[in-house]
Amino acid sequence: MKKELAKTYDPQGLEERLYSKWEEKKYFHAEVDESKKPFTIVIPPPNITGKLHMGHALDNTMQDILIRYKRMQGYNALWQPGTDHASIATEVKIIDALKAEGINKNDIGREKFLERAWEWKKEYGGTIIQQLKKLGSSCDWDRERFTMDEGCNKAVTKVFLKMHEKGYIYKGSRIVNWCPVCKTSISDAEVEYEEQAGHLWHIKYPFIEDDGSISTTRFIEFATTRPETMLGDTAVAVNPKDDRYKDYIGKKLLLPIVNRELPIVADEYVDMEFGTGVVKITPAHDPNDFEVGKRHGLEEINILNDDATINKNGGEYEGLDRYEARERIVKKLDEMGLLVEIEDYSHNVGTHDRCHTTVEPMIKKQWFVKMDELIKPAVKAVKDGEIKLIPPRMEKTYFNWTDNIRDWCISRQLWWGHRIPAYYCDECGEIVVAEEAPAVCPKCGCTHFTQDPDTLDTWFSSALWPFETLGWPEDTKELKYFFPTDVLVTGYDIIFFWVIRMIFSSYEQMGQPPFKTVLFHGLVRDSQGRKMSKSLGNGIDPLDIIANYGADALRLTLITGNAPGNDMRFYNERVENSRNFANKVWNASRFIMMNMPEDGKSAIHQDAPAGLEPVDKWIISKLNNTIKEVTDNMDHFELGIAVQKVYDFIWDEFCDWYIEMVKPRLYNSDDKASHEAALWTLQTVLINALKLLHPYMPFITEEIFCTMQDEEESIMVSSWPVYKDEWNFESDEKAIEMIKEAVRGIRNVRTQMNVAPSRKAKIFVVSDNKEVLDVFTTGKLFFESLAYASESECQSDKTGIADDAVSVVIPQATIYIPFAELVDISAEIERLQKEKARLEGELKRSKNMLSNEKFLSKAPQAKIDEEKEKQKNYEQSYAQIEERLSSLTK
RNA sequence: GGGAUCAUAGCUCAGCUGGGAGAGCAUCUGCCUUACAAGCAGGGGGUCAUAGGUUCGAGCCCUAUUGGUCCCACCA
Repeated sequence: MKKELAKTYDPQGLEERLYSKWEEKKYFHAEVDESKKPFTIVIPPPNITGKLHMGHALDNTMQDILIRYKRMQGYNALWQPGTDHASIATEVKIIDALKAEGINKNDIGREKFLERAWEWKKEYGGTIIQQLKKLGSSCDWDRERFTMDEGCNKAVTKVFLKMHEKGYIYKGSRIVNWCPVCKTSISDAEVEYEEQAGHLWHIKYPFIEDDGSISTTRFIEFATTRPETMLGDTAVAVNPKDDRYKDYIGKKLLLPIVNRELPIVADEYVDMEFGTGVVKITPAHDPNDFEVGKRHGLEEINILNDDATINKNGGEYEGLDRYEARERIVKKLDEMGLLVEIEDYSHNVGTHDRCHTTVEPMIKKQWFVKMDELIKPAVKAVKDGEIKLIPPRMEKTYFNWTDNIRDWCISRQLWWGHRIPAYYCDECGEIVVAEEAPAVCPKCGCTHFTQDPDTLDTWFSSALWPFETLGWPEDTKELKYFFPTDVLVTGYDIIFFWVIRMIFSSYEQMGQPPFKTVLFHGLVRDSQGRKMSKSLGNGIDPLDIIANYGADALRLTLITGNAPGNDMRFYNERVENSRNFANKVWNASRFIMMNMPEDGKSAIHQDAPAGLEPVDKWIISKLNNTIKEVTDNMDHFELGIAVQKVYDFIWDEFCDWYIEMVKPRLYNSDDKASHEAALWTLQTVLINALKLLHPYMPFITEEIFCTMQDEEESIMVSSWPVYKDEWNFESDEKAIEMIKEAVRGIRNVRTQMNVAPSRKAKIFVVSDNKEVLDVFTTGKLFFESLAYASESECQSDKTGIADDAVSVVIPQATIYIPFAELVDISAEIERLQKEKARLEGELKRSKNMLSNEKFLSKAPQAKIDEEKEKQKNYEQSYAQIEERLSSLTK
């Protein structure tokens, strides 16, 4: 019994069913197999807090395309999946959940908190994985990993210990970015600068005269955007080259309110041009001032608590919020006559990228990774091309970061994450970095230790992702076989957070790159080009799109017309077009299957029948070229271009021309050889086209592939089409293109003359070239039907053709359609004259080129020949038109 | 302040190493032709931001200018 496709294309009905089948059959699973070449992609692990958004959809579609493509090419393709614990994002979620119950995280303590977090992870952490499956992602789910699973924990500890031993990880007091809401330090990369309207407060501090008295007349003036930090001022700085202040260097000022004595120091850091050329120095709350303070041995006075309220060093302001303190201090200074001016001022303020709280630079004891040495191999790898970035311009962004690298603050004052493997002796404070708490203190011999309460930056573990997921630090066969991975697919927005850190970590731990190529994509924006965001409410849920149009349509939309690294806009009209294409593929397949013999089994698996006609060879040849080009584009990661070519081939060439051309042969089974040749070609081309399309639209291609062949065997494990020399039919291609041109010309004039399709006319093809006439004779059957002809006649001259026939000129022939009463001779003349003028223009251009000696001497021969060929065609057409005109105007 | 990137049809975007400008949507005309109206056939619409330059030849390479987007740094 012949299987049939459902009458209408319904993605919901088939996608889930097929995905289950793939999973059951273990098609996604890859085992080490030395007889095959590996191809590995490691997924950018989505956060366990995540919900699938368009960015994920794009990212994972691209990876799935590459993996499916390589799998079909015979590679042992592994797409290694997993999720990220997302320390701060998850911790915030848990805190919120607790808050709803009226619980503070400190109330329940670390242990209970972590229990809650693990429960949460168990319940929701897999959500995004289920969503990725809806998209069709062919990840090896048997190998799913988590950044806080046992193996990853081991990897993290090992790396920490190793790097600590080598001196790459150190603990130090540094200025860090402090988030007063999350109450943790954050890395530089997590700080987002926002332009904010603020003020510049111009303030003056009085001099302390040599006799120790406070001057009432001599002041030094400067400006600040954060007046409250004056509580922590320990100096005022000027530029040593600044003549205005030369004599003041070394003098003393009085810090009002606090009544602290401040030295005036000279430091190159001060810009003489800005403001008054004087800067107040607050070493504990400004990174630059911190450096100045170090150079001049200034005291560092921390004035803030962890929640950004003023601490005991702030005297009467203790306990006030930073902004409230600011107001009060300004007011007080004003009362004291020390406030000179308040200027409106717009400046960049650092905020936490998670909660958008204004970060406060603070001195904290934190763990850092020393970057200067580690970064070197990572720079070299990209410079030498060992790691390729696509598009190449991303290299500039990459080097911009590596050239200005700063030490990486890796400790976070959070509970959810990898706890830092450092232990402090309760007695003497000795720090021991080890896998476990030591039994005895190496310094004082006591036995009580407390582990560092901090956890590591989320990116510390994700930096190890490409090798820890393959089993490192164990020496697994997977690691040997699948590592280094081949391609990393990710957004350019994550290059600093993740890509660079994976690269230097891999060189440090593995001595190898983590991947050979990084394929970047851009952001998916809304129809107006805005970032999709929760607060704007303009996000489009990929799951809604899948529900309405199908995952295939979503995937196609995300890839079409998108170049690497470029942002794209997403809107429903584009998805509709993708869905329409899916429908087209569906119906064309249905049509082909309707015409298949009853016994179901098709001719697909047989060799080409002997009776292939020029049309068949034409489409086979077109397919062959498409295979070649698409493969080439995919090898160069030009996914958007590749899929466009498949789309055009299927819709424009195969559906709109070939299927129409073979219909007469299908409906007539008298000529068995011809009938079978047509069927064979239809099926062969369709199957191959489906294969080319499969990486992009896995579901629909699978459904058709299996139904048509009445087989369970999946298209995803079928072989990728290859270009074959014996499928190259150049002369047939030319012949059919000529017929197409004639058909287009005929349809065109018919439309212009408003001739109804039902009105058939006889057509004469006139040419003095026998081969040309043969082409039209051979293609008679479909030519007549496509050109709405009642019959056609091929002849070498105009014998028997009415003078008032409409004519269509193609380079090697003139086609006459005698419409008798329908033809308006004057309109026909006008039409021909227009065509003549166009040809004159072309001829002129062509002649200019070919008479240009420099062109002839410098251009490649192929180009010159091509141009000569064109000129010949123009000349022929021109002559034919002239002849037509002269006979009409006679 | 440094850097990147973009400017192509009414809209959104492709255009790979330079060799006569493309798609989708929108629009206009005609078609319910037995795979598909989620369709078919045909049409209109672009001095490829501006000004120079290199070249036989520039949307593509170089320089400058204008306008937009983004990244980095952060000057108090």
